Order: sequence, then structure tokens, then C-alpha cells
Amino acid sequence: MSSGYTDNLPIRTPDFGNPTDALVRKFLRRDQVSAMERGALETLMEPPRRVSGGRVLTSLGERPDASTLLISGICVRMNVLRDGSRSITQLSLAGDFVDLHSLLIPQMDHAILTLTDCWVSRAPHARIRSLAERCPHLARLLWLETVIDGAIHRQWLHRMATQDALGRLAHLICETEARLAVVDLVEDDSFDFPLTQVDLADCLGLSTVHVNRTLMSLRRLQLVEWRAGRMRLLDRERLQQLAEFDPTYLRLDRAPV
Amino acid sequence: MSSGYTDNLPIRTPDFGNPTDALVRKFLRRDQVSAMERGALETLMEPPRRVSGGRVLTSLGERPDASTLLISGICVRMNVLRDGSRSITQLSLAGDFVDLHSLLIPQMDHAILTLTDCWVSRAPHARIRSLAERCPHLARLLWLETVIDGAIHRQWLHRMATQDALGRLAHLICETEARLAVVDLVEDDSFDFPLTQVDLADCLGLSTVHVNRTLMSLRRLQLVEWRAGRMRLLDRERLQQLAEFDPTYLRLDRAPV
DNA sequence: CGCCCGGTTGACCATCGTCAAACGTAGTGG
DNA sequence: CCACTACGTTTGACGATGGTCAACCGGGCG
Repeated sequence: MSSGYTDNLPIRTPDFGNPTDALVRKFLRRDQVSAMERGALETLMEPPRRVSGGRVLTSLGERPDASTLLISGICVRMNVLRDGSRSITQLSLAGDFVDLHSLLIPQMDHAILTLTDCWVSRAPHARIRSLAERCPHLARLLWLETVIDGAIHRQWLHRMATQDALGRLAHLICETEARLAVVDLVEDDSFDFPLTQVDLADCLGLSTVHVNRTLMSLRRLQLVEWRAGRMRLLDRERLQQLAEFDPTYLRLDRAPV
Repeated sequence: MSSGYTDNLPIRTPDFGNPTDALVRKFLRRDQVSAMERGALETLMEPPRRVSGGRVLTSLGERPDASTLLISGICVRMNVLRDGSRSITQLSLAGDFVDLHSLLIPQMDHAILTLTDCWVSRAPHARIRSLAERCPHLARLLWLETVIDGAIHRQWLHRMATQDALGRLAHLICETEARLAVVDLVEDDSFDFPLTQVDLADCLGLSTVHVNRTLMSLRRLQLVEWRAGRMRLLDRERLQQLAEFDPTYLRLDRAPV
């Protein structure tokens, strides 16, 4: 149970451009963003910081005074019940604010963990609030981010309620691929997917054993290949069909907000 | 399969005060709202309209140009899979905007249905957008509404993943009671809860048969009484314990947003 | 070399789904 | 008034998806 807060490597420069690059790429997929707005977004962010995998970024009960933008890596929202049973209610990918909601709900009712080594950057709430007042359009783009989180939650709920393990797993893979594609992290139908089967089980509400059985089925069906933390779609068509995947809820179409 | 849009009874006056009353009551639970802001909210709304139960308020694929505020009654978000399996991903109660997210995600990926007879009032998106620009504080209060929806989704997800039927049902009852209490719709530990067991099954991801068995257990345990669409908590303490209910996520504490 | 973590597999079991039938009540129409 | 229907609820029997327990494997690392 690692609970260390950070382990910054303060001197080293990250190997990416601007901290907001992935975020802006998502925005541009959905609307226009002016150069001025890009500049304004950059002023939100504190200097990037590196956090290794398996750390607590924000803990249960905390009242953060900033939201954290994920520049690279994967984080999760982790809910825990008193008896210790855990579940992952969201995967956060590059370009996602992992706890933007804390701007409006002060106290965390869940924890944020890094699954992998991550680069992150904080945006103090005071700065976000003031920027939102000056740039209503950016405010709506940020609002949209939280609203899409909600849409993803609803899909997960719907899948938990109606699909069996195979469909659920297939859907998670399709969704993650689609979200990563937006921020240019998919190449040749394959992308980094460094979850353990325990993590997957926590996402899907299944036991590890059954996740394993289900993965075996997916492989036997020749739908995916998953080795060394890299997922490859072998037959996107059939996989999406099995998952009943329809990306409407990800709002990947361009429409002014 | 009723799909009629409305059945207005245009002349009759509704038996409530201002359409925004319940909404403002929720806001006041969480922050201050000035008289000017109340007035501004009222200018958003179109005249209230009555819709009977079991109607489609907003259908799948639609691109609404207004969001609908629920003044009284109960609506649900209904997701449907191709094979027809349905699930309810949200219960909307008095004072909730049932599709506020459509301000930012144009195309509906689910439908909104009335479960009971409802009074509703539309707020055109253009008006909301312009009000949000003029009153950033109201914008944040509205944003908060969508963020709380997300927090509720995460709880439902968490419960689906970790709790058995009994805990899940108990949790839904606790949550609904807490939400209705905010808008003064709970009296003597009892409140209107006019869902059918089929509706409950769609909310909880269970079969109707199993919902029935689970309800029977709850009654045998002397935790609730449920007759004629009215739910009464007989032992709130034990029920909340069984449900592992912790209302933090509902953000019922007062803190400026 | 041995440990530890993650993955894999098998055997057994429980929660919950499916199918089916019966019951009560409200509403409709003869 | 009664027959008939429709809907929601209740209960039983049976079966399947997925959980639990346990053992084993394989690779990376101290």
C-alpha cells in the first residue's frame, strides 16, 4: 500500500512539448481554439512533475486546491468500500484532468492513483476560476471535459448492467483505443495498455481469474493481441461488433461549444 | 412503446411556486444565491408544461436546443443496447436538469423518459450560454450540477462492481432519500417512490425476479416498508450500514463554488 | 539462487438469470 | 354485476455466469 505523495525528479526536462498539448489536441477535435486561448491555458499550469507508478496522486477525503492535468501515463479513480473491496471508476489518459471536478466538489470521495509513471502538471483552482470568468468559451470546454467523463461513466454503467464479461472487456478496449487515438497515441491499431489483470478486474467489476479467462477468449477469437503492456486490435470490425461499441458518447465530432 | 412527445394541459396552473424553486433550494444547500441570481435563473425558463408518465422527453439521437428542468415527478436516463436490453443510468428528481449535458454534447446517446407524471420547463441553450457568460457564479453552480451527476454515476458504478443485490438496493434507497430530502420531499422518513420492480431492475442491473426476492429480504429485515409507491425507512441506521452509504459524494455541505 | 509478482488453469460453489405459473387489483366493456 | 384483460408482484425450479480457493508457471530482480 504505497501512499507516498510524489517523487519528483525536478531537474530533468520532460520529453514532450507543452504540458497542455494533449488537452488542446482533444479540444481541437471538438471545437476551435484560438492562439490566445492556448496561451491562456498554458498560464494555468504549474511546472510539470514526474510521478512514478502506483502512487497516490490525490487521496480520499483530501481537499485539493488545484486540479491535475495528466500529460502522459495512466491514472485511475479508485473507490474503496469499508471491507476493502475496490473498484476503478475511471481511466484517465494523457490530456485528461484527473480531478477537475474538485474545483466544484471540494472533498474527494475517492482516490486518484497513478498506474504507470506519469508526467503531471497542476492547475490551481483559483487560476481556473479566474480564467473561466475571463474566457467563457474555455470555461465551456473545461465543462465539456467533465460532462464527457459523465457520459463515459454512463456507458460503463450500462455495460455493467447489460453485458457479460466478454462484451465488457471488448468495450473497454474499444473505448480506450478511441480515446487514445484522439491524442495520437495509437499506431497501427496498437497502443500502450500497461494494466495488470488485477487492474482490469477492478475496472470491469470481475475477479482476476475471470478477467484472465475472458482475455483468453478474446485471444482465441483472434480479436486482440496483448503482450508486454501493448494492446493490438487484430480485427477492429468484429471487436467493435462484439462490444456493441458506438463512439457517439465520446463526442468526437466537431461542433462549437 | 409510447413515443408521443408531450400531452400538455396548457390552461391549468401548476400547484407549485416558481419553476426554479427546487433547483434554487439545492443551490442554497451548497452555496449562496443572491436575489439577482434567482431572478436571472427565472428568466431562463419557458412556461411549465405537464407531461404524463411513460413518455419520451428526449429521444436517442436527438439534438435538443434546450435543457429541461424537472419541477416535479421522476425521469430516467435510459440506455438501450441493440438486442433491446435496457438500463437506467440515472434517476432525475425534482430540481434536476434532466439533460443539462446536451448544452455541451449535442447528440443524445440515450433517451430521457418520464416515469411518473411530471411538470417540466425548458431552458433554451442560447439563454443558458448567455447567462453563464454574464454570471460566472451561476455558471459554476450549473457546472456543479453536472459534476454531481458524475459523482452519482461513479457511486452506482462502484456499487455495481462491489456490492450484491441487497447492498445495491439499500444504497439506491438511501441515496434517493438523501436527494429528495434536499428538496423537501421527505416526511417522517417516507417519500414517494413510484418505480415498478422492472424499473428498479433496470437501475440495479438485476432481473425483476431477483429485485423482488431482494425487496422481500429488505422487508423481512424490517428495514423498509414499500406500499402504494411510498417508501418508508423503518431503521435508517441499519439500512445505511447495510448499504455502506456515505453521502459525501452528494456534496450536501455548504461551501462557496 | 530464490523470491515475488503477475499470469494461467482447474475444481467447486453461489449468486443471480431464465422460464413458468399463479395471484391481486384496477380498469374496461358487455 | 360480472367477465375479461392488463399490469405488476410473488414464488418455485433449474441452470449458467462468474466468484473462490488453490496450485503452478515464468520472468525479472535482489
